Amino acid sequence: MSKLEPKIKSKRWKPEAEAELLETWANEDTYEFNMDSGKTIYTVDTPPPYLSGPMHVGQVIHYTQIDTIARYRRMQGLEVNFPLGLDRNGLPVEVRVEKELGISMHETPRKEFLRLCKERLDEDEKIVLDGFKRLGIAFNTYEDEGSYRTDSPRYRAVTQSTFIDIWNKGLVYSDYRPNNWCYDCGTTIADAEVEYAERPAKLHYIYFNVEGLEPLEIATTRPELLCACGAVFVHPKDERYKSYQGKTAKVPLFGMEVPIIPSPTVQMEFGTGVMMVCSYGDQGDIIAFRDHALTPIIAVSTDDTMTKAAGEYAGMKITEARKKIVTDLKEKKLLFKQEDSVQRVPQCWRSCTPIEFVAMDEYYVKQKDFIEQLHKIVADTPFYPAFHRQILIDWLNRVTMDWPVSRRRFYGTEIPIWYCNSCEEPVVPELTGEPRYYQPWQEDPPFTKCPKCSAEKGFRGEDRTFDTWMDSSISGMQAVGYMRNDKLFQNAFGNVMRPQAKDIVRTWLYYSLLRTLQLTGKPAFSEVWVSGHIVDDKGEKLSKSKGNSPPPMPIVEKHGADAMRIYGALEAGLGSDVRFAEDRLAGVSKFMTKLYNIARFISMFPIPEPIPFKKLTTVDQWILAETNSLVERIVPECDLLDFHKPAIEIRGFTWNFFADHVLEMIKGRSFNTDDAFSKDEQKSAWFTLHEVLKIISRALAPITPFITDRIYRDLYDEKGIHHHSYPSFEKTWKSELTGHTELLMQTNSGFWKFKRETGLSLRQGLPEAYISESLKPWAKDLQAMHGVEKISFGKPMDDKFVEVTLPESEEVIYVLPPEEEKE
RNA sequence: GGGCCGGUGGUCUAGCCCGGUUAUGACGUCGCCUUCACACGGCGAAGGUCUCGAGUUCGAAUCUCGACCGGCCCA
Repeated sequence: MSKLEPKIKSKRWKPEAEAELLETWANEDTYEFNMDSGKTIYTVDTPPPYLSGPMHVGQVIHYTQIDTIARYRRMQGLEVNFPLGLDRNGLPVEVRVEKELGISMHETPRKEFLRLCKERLDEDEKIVLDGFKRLGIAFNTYEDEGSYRTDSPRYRAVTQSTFIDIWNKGLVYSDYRPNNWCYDCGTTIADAEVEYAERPAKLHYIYFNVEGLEPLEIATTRPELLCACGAVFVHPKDERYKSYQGKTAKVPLFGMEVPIIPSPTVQMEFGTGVMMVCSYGDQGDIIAFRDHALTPIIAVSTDDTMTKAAGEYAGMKITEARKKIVTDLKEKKLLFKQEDSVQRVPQCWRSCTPIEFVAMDEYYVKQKDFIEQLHKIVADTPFYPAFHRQILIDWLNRVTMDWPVSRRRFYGTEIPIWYCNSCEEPVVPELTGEPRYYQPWQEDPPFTKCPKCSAEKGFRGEDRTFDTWMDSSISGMQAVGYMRNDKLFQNAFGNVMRPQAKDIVRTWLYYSLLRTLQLTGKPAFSEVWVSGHIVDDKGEKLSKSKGNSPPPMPIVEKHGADAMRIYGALEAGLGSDVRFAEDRLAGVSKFMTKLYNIARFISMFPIPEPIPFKKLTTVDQWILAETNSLVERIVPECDLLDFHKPAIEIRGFTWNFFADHVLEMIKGRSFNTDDAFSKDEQKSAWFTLHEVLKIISRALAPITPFITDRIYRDLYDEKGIHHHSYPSFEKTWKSELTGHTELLMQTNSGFWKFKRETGLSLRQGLPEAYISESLKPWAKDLQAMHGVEKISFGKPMDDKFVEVTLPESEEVIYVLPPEEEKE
């Protein structure tokens, strides 16, 4: 036989090889979505990344994980609808444009400001798209057609139409009530957008005089709210203040008398155990005013200054007013102590500015009425992993107010309402035909008459926009053609998978379920996959501001997208955090080289015509049976959208079993240099090697799409691997030999150990050896593998044999050392 | 204050649900080996009181309770 040359030439799997494949892929339509294929449509509701500059390592890994799911489902024969989506609405771009260009939104013409934001987003978008492509994210297409952007007229038209729909259903109302107000963003925000941070704060101890009794000592961090004080609370069980209950206290500096009310909400241990209740220091104050029917006094206004209720402090910035009031209190000897403390401050999740509770007129979407139904939906929807369902349940349990959806910002979907100047009636457009995009701030109303007072002119457009969750919460609906493509919607809605990270469960996931329920009465998702965070080597969340987030693309270039992708699968279990460390990534990338060289080795041998399982040698049947059992183990895990264990299993099988034992063992038979084996036995080996390589490649294809595609194109199918189906369990691939696999591997170690300890090279032949009887079927291959001239079973009578104990086993083998050894 | 998750050799991880050999594998370290796929390799070695305490049990990394630590979320 002529010398066997590997078809695969390179000894290394290089990231540049991935770039080559990307060009090939760009000219193919492997991932195109065909709604008429007749296959079951499986929609992946891609988290549309918010465009805020380059991606970080966390996002990179996150999207490759989602892509792995999409690819897996596609290989299972589903018609995968995996659209590219980009979230472009909202505050951050506005804030960035303001900062970078040194302009203010409210002082820039609206049209101009929107143009600047859009330009900024278009730039960021290119970077993100390039990143996605490089990582091999298999969206159906990267073309505009088939992708969506939340700020496109088409998307916004649907957002507005869904709003008009729930408006018509009576689920929207306007109300004047205290709300979370962010000064930095200049807008109301929802509870879900509030996060809490620890900040140092001064605790001021102030006297409130009470007629006939000693003054009450009150500790507060917000003395500037004294002018809005509505009551003083003490705990009903607090003996110290029993005699004060029912009396009134005099608010220092401002002089009004406020009731002293017993309330169990007071923490007796905090400060002096007396609490002042002002409109509004926090959520608790709002509830206190409501429950005790106190009249709120608006102390702070929307521009961060004190209102006229603050008397001589009116017009001052809140922080200035606080200082001045503290000084004045000290002067009047009404403040007797100050101490440092740490406070949990509510702040805006986007700008990290502490929020204030300010009363404004805003639109609200009813959500409290839906909580019960949502509980049921959440209980019935499969969560992967199941334990992350709890995050959502906890959130449902604490929703107490409806959802404020109007925002005083520009770069968002406009609220489609016009107001009649004559009767103040808010009027929404009619819902007919194709969804239309409205810009009320610069457009005439699409109607001619006020439905209430019949006025025919004099309408003014609403100038506020929606909370961005109003539009991103229908991304899944958009993906299945809601309001745009009835046929697609009929076929695809109901089988939508939501992948996302755990930090936006209470926002994106919650609002998506709520909105879909309100619009269709049905659950939004057929399954929900919730991942952990990508954290740094210290376990802290990656963030640009902390400086613990290295730019990801150079890392991808260095180690390869496949290495990055399998790293994300190998490093952490389903739903847990991934600690990112580049040296570990480098370690993982070695597996790519290993796999490539396994393929390179196998590529030396011809691919024989298919051989029926029963016609293979018993050893080859055993190899396929072991491979089959790998498939049996991993498929159920993949179906739970968990690729962590499968990745570990496949790597372990490929490297520590297939390469180290199987390849070494049937190498001899595959080369068959001295014709020790029959042609059929040799062909059986060739067939088996290629068969296992194909199965391993397809099992890895969703995780490492590049290298596996290269292997398939070079060896098996020029159209690539991604048209093929995922390996499935073969009922007939069984072998009685699998019970001895462990012993076989230990026996191999025994030979290696013997040769090493006696200073023999691994190629060195041995005259004779005794091994376990149960390894008889492997005898011939073992002979070739270890170069043993004669293999016997059981125990030799001759004492020239050396007994070798097998590692991790009671078993032994007996080896006769070569003659030369004794000279 | 509450919830969720986690705590296994220097690092990461499997095993834990369903208690039972000498606790899995990888990275890193060390030693030997350039053997016709791979030195980004092969073969080995060292390295663990499975966070701590108590309980259940013949037997606990595994079950129960408590504590401590870390992370995230919420009040």
